[in-house]
Amino acid sequence: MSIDKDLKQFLEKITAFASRTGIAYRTGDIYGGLAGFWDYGPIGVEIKNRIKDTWWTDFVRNRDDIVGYDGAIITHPKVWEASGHLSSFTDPLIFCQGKCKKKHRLDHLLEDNLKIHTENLDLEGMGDLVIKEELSCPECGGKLGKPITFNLMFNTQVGPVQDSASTAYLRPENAQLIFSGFRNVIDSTRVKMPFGIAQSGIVFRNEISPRNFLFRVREYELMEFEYFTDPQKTNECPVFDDVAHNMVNIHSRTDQETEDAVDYTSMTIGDAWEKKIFKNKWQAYWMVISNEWFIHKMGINPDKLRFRQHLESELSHYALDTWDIEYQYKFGWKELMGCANRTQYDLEQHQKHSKAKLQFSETDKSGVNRFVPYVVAEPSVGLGRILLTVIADGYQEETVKDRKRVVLKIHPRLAPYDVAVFPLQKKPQIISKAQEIFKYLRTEGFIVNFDDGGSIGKRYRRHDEIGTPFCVTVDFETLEDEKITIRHRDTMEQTRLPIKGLVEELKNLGSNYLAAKRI
RNA sequence: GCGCUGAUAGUCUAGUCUGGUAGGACUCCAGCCUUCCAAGCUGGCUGCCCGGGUUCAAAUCCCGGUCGGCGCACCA
Repeated sequence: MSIDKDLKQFLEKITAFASRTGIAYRTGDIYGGLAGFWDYGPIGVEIKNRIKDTWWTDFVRNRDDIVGYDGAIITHPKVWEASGHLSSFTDPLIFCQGKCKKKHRLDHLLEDNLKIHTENLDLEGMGDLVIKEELSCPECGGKLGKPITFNLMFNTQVGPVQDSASTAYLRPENAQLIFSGFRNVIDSTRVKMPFGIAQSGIVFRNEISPRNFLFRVREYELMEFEYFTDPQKTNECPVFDDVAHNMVNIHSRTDQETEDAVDYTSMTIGDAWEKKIFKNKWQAYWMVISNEWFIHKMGINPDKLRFRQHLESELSHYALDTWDIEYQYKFGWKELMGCANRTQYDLEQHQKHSKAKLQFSETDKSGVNRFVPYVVAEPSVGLGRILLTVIADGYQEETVKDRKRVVLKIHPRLAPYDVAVFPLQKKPQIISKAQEIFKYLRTEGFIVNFDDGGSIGKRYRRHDEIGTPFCVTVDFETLEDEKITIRHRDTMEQTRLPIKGLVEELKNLGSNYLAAKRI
């Protein structure tokens, strides 16, 4: 009961906090908002771009084995036919008009009641059968209404003539762009197995009920990559040894099927592999790499992250095995990232539908080796979900001198400003000196904010709230000794140091942040 | 999509039962004062989710919708 209340308060608090500080607002707010769609404000867009930049840098630019891709949002309709999304995204439904008002899968209803196959029936045909056979609601016996199709993909019309031939879909995932563009990538670049193709981009899913602020939305940016191997070598992962000693939190299938099971068990990924908890070594490897990235680059509390394996029953139509990295939100453990083993399913589907050869060839001593590459891992994560997690994890309320201090303890590399510069007093000499330092830090590549509004304490609090890790204050002594005061967001500590050493100091403080946080 | 529940300024909230010109706190802006942690004083901006109905009169009552929260369902 009180948990529900806390939960509600926390979610609404974070939503209000995000709106108040310029992180995110409801879209079309003045018209009452649109469910499942959000706008990012001046502070939010900075944090979001930094998360995205960090991801792209770490998973594309700084890796020798992953290349980038950026596919079209409105995608060739055949792509979704081949991928299976058109059929698995579209369900025929029928609603009970009696007491219970429940909706039922129309195809399942007919199959169960009439013992027939429905593959060759269209919606109308199925609806006619319901009337002809006088079927009623299996739940309450009530009358059934008109059948409808429910499609989770948004569609639109390409060109001025609107008919079924011009229907195209807004992509519900980036992966299919990578698969359908795979031939072009291997023909135009010199990638070698194993390798990945990464994409960050907006996807659209017409979710039934968007919930929980940025968590479940209808339009969001998905950052994901497909990692391909030779299907004969899916477990040859030489880099696994580099991470074998890393600790991870495992929530196994057995745990999920056991009542009162613990949230997770900590072990090294090497042990988890030995215990055969994972089916694929590369998948285990990418899970650890991703987990480390969330901890060290996103600054997320490691104790609130765990690996959860999907149950057989919840696997997607294309997946052999899927693992989620879950975060312990106030509303429960929920998926932050998903990592599916998609096998050769997608490339084979596209090969079948397009008649294009989606094979990779390698030559070695024994000759030419040709194969349809195997996707061992697809780490896929929503940018907005990371932003929400970073904020929820970093949001702190402290009491300082009997007053509430709200501070966003996020990784300095994700903060909307690297540093803020304040003149202690509104005296012209101090202001111009502060301006000078402000401009200097900008030319040095920092994202800097200048603030001379209100009292000094108010300025510190304002920047605490949006996560600015460091504030630099210029006072009357600065004019004489060329020293400033640097103030730390997390501890409120202040140190005085020469302007000359400021750039170096700020760089060190930023990179040492997590080491300091752990002590 | 169904059920329950709610919506008053940027934020928190009083007023709704019992219809009669919407009040406070914080924030924000300007000025004064102060000058290293949301200090003080003065002034100011901004609000009854939207659309109908009832009524002399609607934030308040009724109907429809939108948006939020929770549960169910859904979850490639």
